[in-house]
Amino acid sequence: MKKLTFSQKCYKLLKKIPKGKVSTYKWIAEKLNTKAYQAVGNAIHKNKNLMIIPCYKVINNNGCLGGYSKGINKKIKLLKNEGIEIKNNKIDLKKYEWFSG
DNA sequence: TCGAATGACAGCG
DNA sequence: CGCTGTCATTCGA
Repeated sequence: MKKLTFSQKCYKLLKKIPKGKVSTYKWIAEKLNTKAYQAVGNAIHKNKNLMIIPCYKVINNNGCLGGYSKGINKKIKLLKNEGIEIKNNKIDLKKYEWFSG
């Protein structure tokens, strides 16, 4: 097991998100066995892997989109492109949240 | 509604 | 080289 940093682990997990599904910061942080929810956002924010990591699939626990380096508008577009319907800048977690630990 | 907590990175001295 | 502030959040009182 290589010693990956928090960010690295974060990216790996994000890449595991299937198409048409989304994930929350909380979900990721818990999977990483940590409580640094912000660290997840931080790792993605600084994102050096924005091109290989679907950060647009990561949203708040409230179903809010949260944010996106390239712009929240872009995020919405990408999500809709996957078949995810967005209402009032929010996502139906009940329908799209990824449950596959 | 507000503050604390948690992890990595950038900037400053 | 070491410390502080920041970041797209979340939980508890």
